[in-house]
Amino acid sequence: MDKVEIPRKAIYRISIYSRCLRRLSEKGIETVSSSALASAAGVKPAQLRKDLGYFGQFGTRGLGYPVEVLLTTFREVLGRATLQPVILVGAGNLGRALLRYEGFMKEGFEMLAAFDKNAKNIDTSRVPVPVYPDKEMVPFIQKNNVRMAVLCVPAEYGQQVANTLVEAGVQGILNFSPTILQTPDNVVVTRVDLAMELENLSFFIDQ
Amino acid sequence: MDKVEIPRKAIYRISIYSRCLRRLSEKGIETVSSSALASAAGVKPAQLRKDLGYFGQFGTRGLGYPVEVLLTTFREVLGRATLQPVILVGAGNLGRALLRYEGFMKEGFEMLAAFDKNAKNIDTSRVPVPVYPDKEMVPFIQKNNVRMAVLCVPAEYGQQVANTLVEAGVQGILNFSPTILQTPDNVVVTRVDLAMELENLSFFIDQ
DNA sequence: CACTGTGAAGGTTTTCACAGCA
DNA sequence: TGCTGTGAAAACCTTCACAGTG
Repeated sequence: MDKVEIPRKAIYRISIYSRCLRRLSEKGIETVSSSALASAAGVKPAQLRKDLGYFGQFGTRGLGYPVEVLLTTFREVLGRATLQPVILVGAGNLGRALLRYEGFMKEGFEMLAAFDKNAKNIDTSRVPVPVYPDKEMVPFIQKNNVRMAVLCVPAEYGQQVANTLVEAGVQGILNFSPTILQTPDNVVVTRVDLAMELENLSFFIDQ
Repeated sequence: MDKVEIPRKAIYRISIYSRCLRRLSEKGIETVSSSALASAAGVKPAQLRKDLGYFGQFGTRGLGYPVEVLLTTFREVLGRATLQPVILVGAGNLGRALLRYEGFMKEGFEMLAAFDKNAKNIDTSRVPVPVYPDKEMVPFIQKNNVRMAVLCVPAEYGQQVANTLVEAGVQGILNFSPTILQTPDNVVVTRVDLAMELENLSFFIDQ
């Protein structure tokens, strides 16, 4: 029972490696060395090898790693061997933009539907999924076994909606609302806060 | 010359503390203890105290911290005592959504303009800033002393546009393009990759 | 010979624990 | 007494350096 904990940050890097590998795969490249892949991903070769080490031994000494094998492994690691269903809550400006953003679909998640307090009055042009009133959210989650949600509601509703999501069975929340959510330990929340990212940049700039 | 390096992550937390303090300030609360503020921000009290310690001594033992003093200090720390000018490059779906998103403005950044390869054919309804063709970008940056840019161009143009930005004098890039940018050491890049965040969540979810 | 796999070293960040002060 | 400020300890993560191997 090897319970060597995998660093949280390593998981992020696995996503990056996946991207790079996909590009290599498209070009028909079959083998890649740790130094080549690392430099494409913007990390040190040793780091890449360590990261791979958490999941097994994939390389051939003197040669490198087989691109396809790594890709398959990573897909499994990232829980994306099968399409993950996702919903979005809060179809305001930001929410709708995310729905329209092809990036989600492309990367193998299935955005099933969006929910909004005010579903009827929403401009759904070029939004590729249905937008339902929030009342229908809980039954929908349960029926479709949804485990992940993207939260784009205004700050004042963030916690309340998060509670509802968690009760309905959601285990992962990508939180675009500028609130700190209090959730049980078994629920994972990732915050994406645009203003905060700017503030942070601003700190590291001279003058 | 106290060269105690401030952890990068501490700066993120300072942004969070600022948010919480602003709310306290609006409620007319004048003093807050480390444990109260920490729990609002979702961190441990000791962590908060350490973070504050990087910037000085603000508290009164037995009492807590003065809300307004902390707020002013943080504003200075985050380089937001004055309004920071920002531009956005790439006014596609995501770019336009970010432009429309009031969050940026509210938080004290000044989004001056957007630039796009194809500025003429862009739907600028409800976009509150002008969208110019990319040719005008470099002179604009220099004239307005722009130091920060939000990058929303497709992956294949990311590096090229970043190079142009850096040459023109930009020192901080908030990168929404799914590319790893290679930039000089004095330039700070923060990546926000929506698909990656979802993948990451997906890993931490059971089953 | 070129590259992987990995223990050990080094660095950074978080947490503890308690002295010190209003 | 209640809370801050902070060294020291612990946890965590990265990098080094080299043995091992196709």
